[in-house]
Amino acid sequence: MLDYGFPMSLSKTAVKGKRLLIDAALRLTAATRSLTAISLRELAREAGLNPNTFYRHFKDFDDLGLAIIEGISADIRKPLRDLRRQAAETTPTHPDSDPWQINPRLQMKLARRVTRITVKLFFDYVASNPNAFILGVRELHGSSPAIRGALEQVMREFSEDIAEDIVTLNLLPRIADDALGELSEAICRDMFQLSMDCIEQPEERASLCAKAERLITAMAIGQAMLQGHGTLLTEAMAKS
Amino acid sequence: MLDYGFPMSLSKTAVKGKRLLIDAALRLTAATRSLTAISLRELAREAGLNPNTFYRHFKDFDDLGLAIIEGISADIRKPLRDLRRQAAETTPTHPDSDPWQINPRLQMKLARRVTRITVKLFFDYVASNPNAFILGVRELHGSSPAIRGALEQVMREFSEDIAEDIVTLNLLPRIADDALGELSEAICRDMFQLSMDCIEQPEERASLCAKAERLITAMAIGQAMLQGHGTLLTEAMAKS
DNA sequence: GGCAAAAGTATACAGTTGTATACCTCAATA
DNA sequence: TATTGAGGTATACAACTGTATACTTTTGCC
Repeated sequence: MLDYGFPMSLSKTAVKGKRLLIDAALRLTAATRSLTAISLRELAREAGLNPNTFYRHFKDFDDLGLAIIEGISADIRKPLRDLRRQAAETTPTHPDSDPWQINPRLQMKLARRVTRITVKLFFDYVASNPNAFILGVRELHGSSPAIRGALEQVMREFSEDIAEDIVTLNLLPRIADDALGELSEAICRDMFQLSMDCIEQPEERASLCAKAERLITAMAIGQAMLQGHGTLLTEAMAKS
Repeated sequence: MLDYGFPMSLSKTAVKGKRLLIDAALRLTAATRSLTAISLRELAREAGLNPNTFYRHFKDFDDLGLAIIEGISADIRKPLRDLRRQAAETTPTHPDSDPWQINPRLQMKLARRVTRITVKLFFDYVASNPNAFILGVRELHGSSPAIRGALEQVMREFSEDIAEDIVTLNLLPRIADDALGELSEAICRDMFQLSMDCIEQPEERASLCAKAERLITAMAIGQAMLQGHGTLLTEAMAKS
């Protein structure tokens, strides 16, 4: 679950209000409106607090939104980072030579496995924090420039993590930096969009994972094709 | 520009209020909030009307949102349909044989041209109706189920149009229906997302078109690769 | 244990909201 | 031409809003 970095165990009521307000905001945005459509009194009511208590913790609604996003951002990168490290350990590294040139079919298989695991981990995380993702996707093109900016940075960081994974784990033959950037950006964008489907139809999660996997694979292979890896990829994908 | 199907010329004041309200709503949502965050009085003020006049035209805010979406939907499909007809006329048709088997490099060139023209047309339309697209993308994952449903249908229709284009204009070698559906859905999703970038940075429209083009091409080629068209595509993309 | 700061509450007030009721205006049509 | 109904307005009211001021409780710390 989300951890906003507050020392919950130190005291019984310390900064509990902050958390109450954040949780109330997530509940209200998920069930009904956008952040800007929530009234301060309504939020306080949902949190079981006096309206004025809000000001003890936040300057305004933007401030609240930023606090929420900060929590998500820190929280989503960690498990994916761990996964990357784990994947890197079980993946044989060829420091000097390009493994795609040596054994394209094996490398394709490895890449697909990493994709599958990453996608599953991501959607698992989405499923355990649905409200945060609803708020995120909703406010990404929302009304507050401050919040939009913060979310754009989260997406940028996420996208950069993807790009780094592709390179360090050799998920693709070498492609230009521009192409890599556009690819990871597109993957990131589509994953966040698909997270909404994941929340709306939780029972379809398995098939959604498969779909996302195919989509990502197609985008990656397509970009590699555009970079002139046609024969290599054809060999990598040939049936035994 | 948008045409909501009202006979403007029949009388001086007939149903003008409806249009005033719709335009005011677009102005307010684009500049500031989501639909649900707008108050009825604020909307009436922006439209220069009495608050109660709203009820003469709409049951509630959902009703207003649906009216707006209906206008967009009808309006966006037509130019793309025209473009398709035009492209079909200038494209040589091979009724019996698969042109990809006959001349893959030519067919790839044709497909890229259609993509380029379609992308440009789409972003031109976005640029001339920015507010409608902002509202659309914002409410796609917004609070009102009715509006969300309507927008999902718009996206579905748009996606089906794309799929039909791919088939009738032979933009890709034959692929399975599932793959075709997922591909056109992803293209549709990404185009709408990129439309926000187009609005936020109008000066970057040219480079955004190029980026969208590359993205679509990569997704399409990737899907075709997954369907086993490796050697065909490698030949199609080989440098002369 | 005492104390200052932080967290939370109570009351108050002016401005805004949705909407009900009643009234006005005018264009179409019978 | 009389009527009728749609589009638009005026006024009113209770409910709710953000926030200012002043108060109480809880907490961490010396």
